[in-house]
Amino acid sequence: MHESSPENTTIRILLVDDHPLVLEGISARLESEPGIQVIGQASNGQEALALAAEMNPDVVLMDISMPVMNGLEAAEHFHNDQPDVRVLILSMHENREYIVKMIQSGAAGYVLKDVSSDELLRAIQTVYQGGTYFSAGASEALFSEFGHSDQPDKADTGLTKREETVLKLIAEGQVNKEIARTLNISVRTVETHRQNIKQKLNIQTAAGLTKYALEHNLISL
Amino acid sequence: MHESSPENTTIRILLVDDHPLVLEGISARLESEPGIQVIGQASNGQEALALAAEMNPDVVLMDISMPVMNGLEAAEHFHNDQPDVRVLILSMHENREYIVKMIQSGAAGYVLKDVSSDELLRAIQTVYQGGTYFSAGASEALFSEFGHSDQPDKADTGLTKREETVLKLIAEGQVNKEIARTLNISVRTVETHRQNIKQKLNIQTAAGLTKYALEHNLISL
DNA sequence: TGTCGTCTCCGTATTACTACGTAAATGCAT
DNA sequence: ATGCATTTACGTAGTAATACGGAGACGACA
Repeated sequence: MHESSPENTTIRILLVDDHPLVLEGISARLESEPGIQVIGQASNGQEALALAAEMNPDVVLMDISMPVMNGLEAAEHFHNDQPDVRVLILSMHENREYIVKMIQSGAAGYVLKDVSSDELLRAIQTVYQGGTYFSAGASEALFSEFGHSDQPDKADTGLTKREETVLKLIAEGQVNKEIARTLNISVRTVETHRQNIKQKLNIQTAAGLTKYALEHNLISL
Repeated sequence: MHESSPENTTIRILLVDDHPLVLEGISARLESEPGIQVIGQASNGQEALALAAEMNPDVVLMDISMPVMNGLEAAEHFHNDQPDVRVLILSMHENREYIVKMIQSGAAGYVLKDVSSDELLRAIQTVYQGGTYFSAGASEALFSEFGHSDQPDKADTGLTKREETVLKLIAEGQVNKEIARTLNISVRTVETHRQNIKQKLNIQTAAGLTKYALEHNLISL
C-alpha cells in the first residue's frame, strides 16, 4: 500500500470536472490544506486518463457527468489501466443506481457535492490509504439496497411454488429427466411446468430462464 | 444530522471490548486527541446498550466477539433502539461474511484492529458525520462480493474468442437460429460451436451455460 | 513449408424440448 | 359443498439441440 503515516506525505490529486468554476473552487480549497497537492486538472474522462498516465496522481477526484467520457467509463479505465490510482467520485447525485455502478466500476469512494471541505479532506485521506469512503447521503442510498433490506428480496414472479422449484432446477442446469427424478414426478409434468413458466414469464429459452432466475434471486452463482 | 463543523465539537465515544487491555489502550490513544472524549467503557453488548441509554454517546466503538451479547446483536439493538448512535466496529476479522452482517445490522463502519490511530480517528469522524467508513482490508473484502471487486476478472475459459461470443449469445437467451443471424454464420456452425463449448466446459444444458457465463462475467444481468 | 489451431460448414441419427390440447386429484377458501 | 388454483399426468406433432462423423480455408509459428 502507500505510506504508513500519510499525514507526513503529500497526496497528489488530479481534479476532474467539466465546470471550470467547480474545478477552481475545489482546487483552491484543497491547495490550502497541508498534505494535499492538486497536480492537475482535467475536464473530462479522456483528458483525465491521459493526464494521470503522465503525472501519476495518488487520487483522482472526479465528477460523474462529463462530456467525451463520463466518470463511470473513466473509473473503469482507471481501474483496469491504472489500478494504483484511487478514484474518488464527487457527485451531486444521491441516486443509488449511480453509486452502485460507480463502485462496480472500481471507484474507492463517493462523496456528495454538498460536503464540507473538512469531510472531503477526510474522504481523500481515506481512499488514499486504501479505504472506502461514502458520505452520509451516499451510504444511506447505498446500503438501503443491499445492506439492510433484510432479504435479497425475492421478487414476486407470478409463479407458483412448484413452478419456482422447477425453474430453480432448470436454472441450475438440470434437464427435464433429472428434474423429474429430483422431484419424483414424471417428465411430462416437468414439461408442463416448464411450459407454464415460459409462458408466464414470456421467455423462450432455457438460457433465458436461468438469467431470469438469477435476476430474481431464485438461485445464486 | 449533527454539527456542521465537527472539529469544533467533542465527539463522545463509548468503547466496548471484552479485553480490558485493548479498552485501556484505545482509550488512551483517543483521549489524547482533541475533539474526542471517551465517556464510557463496556465489556459486552448488554452493558454497552445500558450505558449508551444513560450517557448518549455519539459513537460506539465496538468489538464483534464478546461474551453475553456480541457486537452483531448489539449493533442491531442500537440500530433499532438508539438509531442516533453511530456504531463503528473495530474488529480483527477481515471476513467478508462478518462485515456484510455488520452492515446489515446497522453498523456505520468497520475498521480492522491494525489501523493507525490516525485512521481510527478519521473513521470516527466519518461515522460521526453520518458517513460510512471501511478500512482498506474491510472494503476489499466487502466489495469483492457484491460489486465487482478487482476485476470482473474474466477468467480463462479455455474457449476461443468465437466460442466466447457464441456463449454470450446463448447465455443471453438466443437460440441457434438467432445466433446464426447475429453473427452471419450458418446454424450448423453455431451448433458446432455450441457443441465444442459444452464439451470444453463439461456442461450439458443451455441453462448451465448461462450460469457459467454469469459466473465468469462474460455477461451480466 | 508443413503442421496446428481455429473457424467455417455439412450429414445422419437420436434425444430433448416445444406447442397444443385434455384431464384427474388435491387443497383451500367461500 | 362448490368453485378455483395448483399439481399432477398424458397424447401428438413438430422443432431444436445433441452426438457422432468428416472436411475445406486460413493464419500463426516453427
